[in-house]
Amino acid sequence: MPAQTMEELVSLCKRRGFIFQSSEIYGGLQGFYDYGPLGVELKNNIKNAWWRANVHERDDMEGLDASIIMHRLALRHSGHEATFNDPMVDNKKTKKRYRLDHLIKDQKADVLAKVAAAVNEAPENIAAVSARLMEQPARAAEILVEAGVRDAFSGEVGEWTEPRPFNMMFKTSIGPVADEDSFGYLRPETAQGIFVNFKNVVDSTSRRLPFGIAQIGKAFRNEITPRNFVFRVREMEQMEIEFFVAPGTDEEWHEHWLEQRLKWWEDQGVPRQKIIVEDVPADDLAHYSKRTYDLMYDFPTLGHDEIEGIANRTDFDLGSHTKGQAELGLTAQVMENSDSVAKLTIPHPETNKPVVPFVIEPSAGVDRALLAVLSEAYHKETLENGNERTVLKLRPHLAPIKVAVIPLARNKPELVDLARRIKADLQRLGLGRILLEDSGNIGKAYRRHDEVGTPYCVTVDFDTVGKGEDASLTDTVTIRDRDTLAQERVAIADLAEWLTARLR
RNA sequence: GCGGGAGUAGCUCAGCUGGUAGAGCACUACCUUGCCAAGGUAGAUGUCGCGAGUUCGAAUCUCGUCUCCCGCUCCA
Repeated sequence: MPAQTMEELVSLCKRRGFIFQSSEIYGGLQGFYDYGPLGVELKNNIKNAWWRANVHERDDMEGLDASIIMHRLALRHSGHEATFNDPMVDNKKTKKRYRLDHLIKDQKADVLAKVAAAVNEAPENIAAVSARLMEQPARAAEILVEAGVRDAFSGEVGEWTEPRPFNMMFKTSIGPVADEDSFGYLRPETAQGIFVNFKNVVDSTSRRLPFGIAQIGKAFRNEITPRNFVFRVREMEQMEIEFFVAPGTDEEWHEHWLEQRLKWWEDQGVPRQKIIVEDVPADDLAHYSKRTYDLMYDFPTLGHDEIEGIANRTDFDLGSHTKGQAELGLTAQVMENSDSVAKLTIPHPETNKPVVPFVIEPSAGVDRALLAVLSEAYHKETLENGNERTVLKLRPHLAPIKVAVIPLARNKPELVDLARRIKADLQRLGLGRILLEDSGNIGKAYRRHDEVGTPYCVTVDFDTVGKGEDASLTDTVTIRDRDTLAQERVAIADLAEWLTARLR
């Protein structure tokens, strides 16, 4: 049975070196986590599995690794500067907090009219009313009270605070001298690094539609409430594909990617039955999306929550970043762009006319993937002798340690030396991390490795070095299987083949 | 940001109405012909989350702060 609570996962992660709180010795930093010795192996394995499936094994994909700090104009035209900046107001009486525009929109018509009139805007233009209020925050608080803006929670007129802007993007100054004008943003999604490189990739690879660009990398968001371990964090890692298709073929490609991605999750040990595919309702869609499927994994404690979003971003992004928008017949409503110097078009596969492609975006969180993989792999089992063991039944390609080589007695140099040589030989196969385990006794070593998901333990005993009772076992070792506990005697000469067949 | 709960050894926790910190497990070294957290001997371990205050004296009382958990709010 998979993990029942998030707590037991958090505890295992810390105890065995998967994930630590960031800057812990200084009191910790909310919403940031560090990956430990085993965490980094697991994380790398997940990223490699994704890269292999989506880049190397496809013929229609290119890879990319763009910079994290981006030009402020890139994130203005992407729409993030505006939408990542929601003003919020608090009601001092009820202690509730609302987005200013949501609060105004939910008022009765006469109240809304009063607020709008106070800032000389039309009541139906909520965004403009909100923007006017933000120009004079102190007065805004008075306007809200005077107009009788009610708190839906209490039904009464609230004691409203000044609306304050909440900046969701991390800003940083560029260059050694902090200057008002020389700042950039840490990207809030890796996607924008792909869009601004669209022309570079097309020009350097001669790609034609349909094709995709894949990228794995960090992204940063000033979440208001980082919570739930690595589920909602301010620094995260994404695995994103922007798949470019001819307008009109976008809907079938959207279905294609939904299917591909569910298959991938299954290969990582996250079964379909544990994932709900949510067709995101229109009013919850992001500013760029026409339709989005959210893959909701059934996390312990949290319940169903998003591990991947597969969005149809239409021609919004390339349309936003391109010059000469007017003559391109864009379907998405985009901000006028007089800053970009490039026309982001590609020949239409049938007409050969320049066209701004549509984009299907499968976007998964590495940290969330790791959490989902861990909770599926986590098992507590009662053994035949009544003892309990914790075991991570990770798929072998994801296991942080592939093989532990264990000398049966650690004070016998001939056993330890041979174990060390076997370790070094296996390491050269490139299967991943092989560990020489010479602490504690054999039983403890097995349990330790169960707990971190090591698929195989190789034990060197006295028979191996010809000092046992059975001479026919010389130059053979015991391989112990994590899941079945079964042991098999294998010649050292056959070890590489035996393990490669099962771990690759 | 609000309300509630919590923070003592690597882990789980004890520590009363203030008197200078403890258990189990884990860990380290050595021994063990030993295969599923086995046994023996020896050993190390804490700014009691952090900072102030009260006090002769604070893990214990007060305040502030950080972090974690739960519920709101928010989540492009």
